Amino acid sequence: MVLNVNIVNAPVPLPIPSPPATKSRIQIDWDINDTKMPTVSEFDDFNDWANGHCRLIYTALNDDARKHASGWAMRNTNNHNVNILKKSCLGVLLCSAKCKLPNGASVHLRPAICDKARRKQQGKQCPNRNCTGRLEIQSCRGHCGYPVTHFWRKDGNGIYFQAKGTHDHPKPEAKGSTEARRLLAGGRRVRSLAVMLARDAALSDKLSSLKTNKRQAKTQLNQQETKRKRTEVMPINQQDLSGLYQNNNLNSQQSNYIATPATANQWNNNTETYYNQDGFTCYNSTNNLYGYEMLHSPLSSTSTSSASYYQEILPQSQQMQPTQQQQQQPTPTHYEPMNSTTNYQTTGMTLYESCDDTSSLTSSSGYSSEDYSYFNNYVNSTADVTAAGTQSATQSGDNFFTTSSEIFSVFESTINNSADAANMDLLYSEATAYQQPQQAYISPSYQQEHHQSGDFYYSNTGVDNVWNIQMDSSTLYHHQQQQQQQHHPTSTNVYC
DNA sequence: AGGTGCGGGTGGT
DNA sequence: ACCACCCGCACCT
Repeated sequence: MVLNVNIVNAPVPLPIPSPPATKSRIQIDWDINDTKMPTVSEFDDFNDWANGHCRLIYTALNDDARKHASGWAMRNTNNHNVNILKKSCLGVLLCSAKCKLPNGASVHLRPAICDKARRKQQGKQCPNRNCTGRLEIQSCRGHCGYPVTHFWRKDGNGIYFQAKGTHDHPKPEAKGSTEARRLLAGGRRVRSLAVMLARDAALSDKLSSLKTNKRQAKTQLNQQETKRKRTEVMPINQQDLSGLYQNNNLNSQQSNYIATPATANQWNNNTETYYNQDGFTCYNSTNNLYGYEMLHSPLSSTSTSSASYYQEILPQSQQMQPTQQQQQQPTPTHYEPMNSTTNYQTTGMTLYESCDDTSSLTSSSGYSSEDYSYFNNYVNSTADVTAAGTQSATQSGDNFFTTSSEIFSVFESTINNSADAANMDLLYSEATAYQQPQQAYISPSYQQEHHQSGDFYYSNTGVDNVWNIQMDSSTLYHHQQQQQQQHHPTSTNVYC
């Protein structure tokens, strides 16, 4: 499918950001490497699926934050800095045959963090019983060709989280799912992957839900406590609550800072910052517009935070397209290491990624061998930078867009009861959530319009900000282009 | 068995 | 100097 939509005069309403899952986080200009970390009076809710350049500040009482948890498969990376824990993304395990279910859903397993275990994963037969493919890793190259990195830093009562890069691959399955399957099935190829994964996903979802409820309760308590103590918050108590970090003296003097829209800044001083009605700050600039918008996974019960994400908009020429990649993409036999200058041209990297810290991107030292060897289906050294070439190499379209409306039909042959069917929904709606990055910015009128046309369903239950979405992927693309073009019809810059 | 964090080390820029 | 990455180790679940 080639998109060639005339969007100049398209009567598309201005995208209106959907309300954040929680009330807007304060926007503070800080960096993980700052000498002084800002002191805040409120903390972010934990976000398992932080994506895009973002910074979050968690309370040191948050267990997930203390564990440096993430939905993404993040491995520890030695940055020789005992104060800052750095992790890099391992990507996702996909089927080499790209076995697709009728609804377009794909296998998206979680890479093992342990190198040895990950090597064992690769090359294994696809767990889909009807598929002869092999599992292979799609490396994360969401940070200008390098894996997305997460940084964690404990300071005072806060745990500071900063992410760099936007994942260019589907979400792996939830961590709990992998663990549950390992325990239940011993990693063997189960007779019914569908039911197995679904049950795991259901278990994970249940755990996640419970965890979320616990978090919410904690958050409410914390917020109540915060409100009560608001006048006495600064300076914060600097006792080390967790002892996670060996050295807390680096920032022995924290800056007292309560951010308000009047005082908040974005990282890039050359950009414009706007606040919507909810105080949700989005990155928006007339000069730096590349990237897709940060996704709040509407169907993920754990994606509730809404802090300081950039809103980065794809120009028309860099739209991803949903269907043609698999059919057209050759299978290169090698992977060519790239540098920061040529990477997006030669490999179709995430063109729209904002790499503000280019100094971190200069390394050309090798990936692990497995990363190379299992990346070949997604790298084409001759890929052009046309819309088709871009999407094919960067977003692996079929992995990014599935049609959730067909979820129940996917495993009909293996679904024996309604509970399994519901579990299917849990599993694949999770993947679909990531794969539809624009949905949070579809205006109400737009929703209504396409609801009537029968190809788009979008609703918010109003309870815990749970979004229910079903849509036709072609429609999604069409409107992504319209919206983005309306926002920035002449944008051509790439900063990476 | 695998996840996690630490830290020495290597090679590239 | 900084970065990405490899590897081994210890500890934990």
